[in-house]
Amino acid sequence: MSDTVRVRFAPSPTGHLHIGGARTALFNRLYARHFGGVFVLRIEDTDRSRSTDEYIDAIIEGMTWLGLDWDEGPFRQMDRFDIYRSYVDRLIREGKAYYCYCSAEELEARRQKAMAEGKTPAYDGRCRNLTEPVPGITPAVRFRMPQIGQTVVDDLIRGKVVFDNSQLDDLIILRSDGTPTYNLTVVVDDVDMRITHVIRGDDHLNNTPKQIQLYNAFGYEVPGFAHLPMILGSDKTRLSKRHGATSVMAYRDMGYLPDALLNYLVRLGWSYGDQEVFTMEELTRYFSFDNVGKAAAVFNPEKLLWLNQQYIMAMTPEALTGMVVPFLVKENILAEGQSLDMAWLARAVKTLQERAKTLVELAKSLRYYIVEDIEFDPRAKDKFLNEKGLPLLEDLNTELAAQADFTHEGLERVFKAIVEKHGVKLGALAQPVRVAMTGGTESPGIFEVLGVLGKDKTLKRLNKAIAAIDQKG
RNA sequence: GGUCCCAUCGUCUAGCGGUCUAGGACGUGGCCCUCUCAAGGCUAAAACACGGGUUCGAUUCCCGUUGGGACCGCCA
Repeated sequence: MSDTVRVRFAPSPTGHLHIGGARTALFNRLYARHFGGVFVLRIEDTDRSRSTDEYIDAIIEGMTWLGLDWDEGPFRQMDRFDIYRSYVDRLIREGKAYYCYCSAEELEARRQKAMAEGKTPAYDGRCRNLTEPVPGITPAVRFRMPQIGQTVVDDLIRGKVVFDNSQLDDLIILRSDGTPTYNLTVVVDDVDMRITHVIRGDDHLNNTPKQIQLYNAFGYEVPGFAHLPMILGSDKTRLSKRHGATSVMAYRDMGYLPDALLNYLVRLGWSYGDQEVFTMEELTRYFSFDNVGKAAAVFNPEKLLWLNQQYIMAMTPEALTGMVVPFLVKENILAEGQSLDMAWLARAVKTLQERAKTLVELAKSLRYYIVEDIEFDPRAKDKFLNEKGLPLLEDLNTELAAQADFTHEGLERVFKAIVEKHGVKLGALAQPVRVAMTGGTESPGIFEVLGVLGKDKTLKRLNKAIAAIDQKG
């Protein structure tokens, strides 16, 4: 048969899509695309008390924002309880599973006791050989795990990992309330959805032998496994809120580009020689488990920021402009619904895009182009809007009032002439003008700024600056 | 505690027995460019955890030690 690669991302809706989940989804998708296979999205919501529809939406929103589109699904395990039930029945019928009448409280107490005594907290198998039901108790169902021999996980990233079956205890596959548990559903679904490769976090490696035994019990072929190294925080513990933003949506709101985030994430554990920046097309072409590392990686926000800037710089001003508008609204630079000449905005964006690391920064830096009245930064004003600069600014005002050519070349000619006349360096004029135009001391090249601002605004601000100096003196 | 995984600059990593005076990237320092800020260019400091083997030769293979991580739920 033609072995079409089929992989899945199977988050549980108990939180937002986070950085680690996004990377798992990415690797799955890359693997599928690399082989022209199928990427399935499956929601693992068998824990009814912790799963919510809001989080399902949030996960889908995150995947969509990142552009991690899937081919099948989203499937919800909640909709498939009948299927799991039939698999459990089959196991019971074949004697491969049995009813367990121990209460959750008893089990918990025994576990605590074992932990306290320094023993391995494992189910002791006391209900294993019960022949008669215990009246008045609705039982859970346990899988009868083989007690001797070994189970080998042949991992695509780690090679063969051997587990002694004596370490595996009889896990619950059906809760006493009739709902199935993870280890059962994951196997049933991967079989049912004909998953060929299970690509997931390292934290699942220890569950794998149990799942393999379930495959064996059902008589199904075991899929390929690839356990990805974890993503750690700066203190080398599992990435969590303590380390800052972990939700994918938080990065969107902070002004990161989805492709930049993806590019950063793929390099956590995967590499292709010395290359740092990849297009999605390159990633799907190059991706292989051969160059996925085994060691956990520390999440480094600094490098993500750099990558984001690389992506911002590489975009066309027009595309960037479209993305920055919502941030202009959020920063109150643009009123909701207020329209703007997009071609003009793109010109402004072009002057700033190599100066912004995030869309938020870009939006903020756009302020002086867009708003009518700018405010002078007090320190900038003191330093550059003073008696010394006044004659320069006045000359410039006069010259520009008669100047129709606001191109870089045209403006440069005017500036050069004034600077020569006064025998000063360009900076002596450029800085006061910069403060007059932007309110601050940092901006794109002064000719670019004036070009974007246009004659009217330029003269208006020049006059305001001159007035401010006069008033002071 | 048990089981399993992992180990190259601060961080992400290249390296798949000799090419290693260990390469790249982020970050950090310096210089250049320059109307400011960036961008860009050049440059500097910075790592093979330790101990045994195997081998003519180990960063690379094996074992141990140490250190880190994950899992041990009627969570996923």
